[in-house]
Amino acid sequence: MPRSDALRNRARVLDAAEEVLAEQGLTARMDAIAARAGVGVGTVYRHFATKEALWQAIVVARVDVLLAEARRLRAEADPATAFFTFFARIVADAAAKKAYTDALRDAGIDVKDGQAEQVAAMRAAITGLLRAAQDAHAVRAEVGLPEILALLRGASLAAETGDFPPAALEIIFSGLRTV
Amino acid sequence: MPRSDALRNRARVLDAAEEVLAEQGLTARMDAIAARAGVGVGTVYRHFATKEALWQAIVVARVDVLLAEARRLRAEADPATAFFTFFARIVADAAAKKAYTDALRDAGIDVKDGQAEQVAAMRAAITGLLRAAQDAHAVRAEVGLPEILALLRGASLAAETGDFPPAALEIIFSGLRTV
DNA sequence: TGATAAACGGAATCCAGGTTCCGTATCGTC
DNA sequence: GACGATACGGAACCTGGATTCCGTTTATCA
Repeated sequence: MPRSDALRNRARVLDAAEEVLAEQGLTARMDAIAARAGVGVGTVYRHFATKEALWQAIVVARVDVLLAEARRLRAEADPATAFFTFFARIVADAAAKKAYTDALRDAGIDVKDGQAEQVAAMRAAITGLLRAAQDAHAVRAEVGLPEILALLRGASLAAETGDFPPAALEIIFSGLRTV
Repeated sequence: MPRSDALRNRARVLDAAEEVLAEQGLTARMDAIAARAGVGVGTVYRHFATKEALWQAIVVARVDVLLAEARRLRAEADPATAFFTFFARIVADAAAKKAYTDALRDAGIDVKDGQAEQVAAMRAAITGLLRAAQDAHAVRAEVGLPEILALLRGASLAAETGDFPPAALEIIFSGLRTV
């Protein structure tokens, strides 16, 4: 088993990285992360082989949270609410945590190993929510997963790079709803 | 007046840069641009003081084209067609020419000097198209410029980073149209 | 408490890519 | 067709930032 301080520091680094990446996106510097964690850069690297690896670890964790949220909504809310809430949730997440949307960017292509199943899970979750919402006649039948992913990506990127007013989201929702 | 070869090279650089930036976005290397132009890096720098300057020159040119297009549509097409065509045109442009969307990103904030009036012109053009479309009852009255800019930004970014199916665009349009 | 392995800090190293410099080539003029 | 002024090419330089290295510190266990 790892030494106790190693465990503690790993956690600190992860937390700090989450904060810093949320604020600054992928351009955040490793020193900044180390500083925020109250640790030397060397320590960061002992726990995460590379910046990329660190960043991936965070995305993986975040997507897991989203997946759980998707399952919860699916179970507890009516299909329409579930679908639209999840959509809004992802966009809100992107607005708050910058280093995030790249995950969605990969949702179709160019996935790193280890992420593959997570991406598949995400696609499945969204498909499930969409289907249910369509069965409940809350979303147009002819809308497909590719469109949803594209809209999700667009809204998230927009939210990440600036303001994305609720009214704009509402316009998209309105376009998705049954006529 | 500048020497003839200088003039010729300036044009070549501009063309090459447009191509390379379109393909690779802002990460494109200066050597790549110089190579494509069949010129040394030094020459690129004699004409454009910095990478940023070069990139701005291109964006400015491109936005001018779009502005002309906006005016033309305004004059020649009915308001609804004009508005939606222009929207689609911007998104299509973003899909084809990567190094582009940053211009829209600035549409509200943090504008470099010299760009200010161009940004203002763009905002004015979009506002004009929007108003007209609303007067013609082709777009919901409660939609405002901020929403349009946000949606435009989102769709463009999405198109720039991957696929943005026409159906997705149609969903947005559908949400914008009068109920 | 002492020994030893595991972790740590952070200065030094490496590298990619933008920018500068200067010897050479070209243009325009007399 | 010769001269000065302009441009050119591209190697060398510089900088920011990721990554590595190693002497020092800390945890763990007899």
